[in-house]
Amino acid sequence: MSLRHALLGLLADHPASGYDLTRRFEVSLQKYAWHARHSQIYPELNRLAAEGLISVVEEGARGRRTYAITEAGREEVRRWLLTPNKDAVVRNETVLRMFLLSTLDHAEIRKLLHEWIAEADAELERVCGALDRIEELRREQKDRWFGLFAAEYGRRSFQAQREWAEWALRQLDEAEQDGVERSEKENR
Amino acid sequence: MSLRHALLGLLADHPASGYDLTRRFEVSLQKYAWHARHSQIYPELNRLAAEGLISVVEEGARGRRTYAITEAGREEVRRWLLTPNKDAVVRNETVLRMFLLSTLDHAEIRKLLHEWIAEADAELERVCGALDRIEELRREQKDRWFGLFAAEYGRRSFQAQREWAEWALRQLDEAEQDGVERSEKENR
DNA sequence: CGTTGACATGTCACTCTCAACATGTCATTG
DNA sequence: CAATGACATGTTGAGAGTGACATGTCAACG
Repeated sequence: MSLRHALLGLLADHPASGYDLTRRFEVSLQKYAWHARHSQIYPELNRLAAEGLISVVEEGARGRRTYAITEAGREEVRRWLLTPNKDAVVRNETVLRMFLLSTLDHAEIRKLLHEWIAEADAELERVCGALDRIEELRREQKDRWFGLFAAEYGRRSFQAQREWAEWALRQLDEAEQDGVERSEKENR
Repeated sequence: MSLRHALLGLLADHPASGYDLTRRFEVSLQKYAWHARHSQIYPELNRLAAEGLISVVEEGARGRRTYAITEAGREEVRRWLLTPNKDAVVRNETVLRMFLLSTLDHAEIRKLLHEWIAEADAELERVCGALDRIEELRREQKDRWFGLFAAEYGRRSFQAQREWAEWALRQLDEAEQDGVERSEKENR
């Protein structure tokens, strides 16, 4: 049950509504940590509130409810973080595609690799923007690490993805160069 | 429904039984691409066989059934790979922990970072072993890419994870050094 | 020849997750 | 003042995924 810990963790940084949390999933967690939709988030918030791990601290317009983490909630996050899961769940559709890439032919592989490079570039831009904003915040508050670790991890991941795709393209180039040389030899 | 494509993809490399596939999930896909248990794999294989995407090519001892991918199955994998999913599912419990890391105190953060470095080292060793074995195979068969792309991706991911954790430790060092200097100034 | 452990497949009840449907509020703008 | 679109929360049926239980085979070893 990681969803509840993702929610508790976000609320540990600062209070937010279900709507805010859905946004934060979309812009930050979604792409490389944890994917969740509002239809899952709202019921889970209600459960967390019922269990006393979070509480409503403000009711605003349009039925908006702002939640804050409680002391019990903080303890739960702490407990979860300090209890490492030997076989943590990993599901990443993009990486799965990378895994199965070689079942395609060279032209198709190249096409996908170029798409991934473009995607990595787009994500890198996004993450670097986030890093700048976090850097800004940290001028005021030196010990505010929230977001920084995660964003830097994202940056390095997408950087690695990009470099991997470029490496794979070079591998294909070399293999094709090899092929050409061999057939030239045969034609002599 | 990525599980079926993971299975089809593995069978596209070479035929295997449910037991073999469970093993291959455990040793290769599990850690960075896709997580699945045998209780999910066996029923899915039966469904795939019923749909004609795979077929039993051998029945061995202990009820062992070896499956091979069919032409229809190959087409399905191809179709899936070439239809990129705009918002691909990503769930990674370890990365989620990294995201929420800053809710802990410095000593605890350091502890987790050291654990992740050790874990990354262990995975790196495993992946490098796999890469050596793949390299061996490729001496014979130059155009056999299966596994190579994936293993290299894994290697780069765990390398990035390790470097990130070291970076994070340095950040903490610097922050603490800063703190010490500031309190020394105050004491003058 | 009995025990152990890897090999091998399966089921089931339960929880998690998703896509689609549903409902309404408030601010802006033409 | 009507339309539009972002804000905001919810439900539900279906499918995905899990842990535990279940069952049996075969090879090796003492």
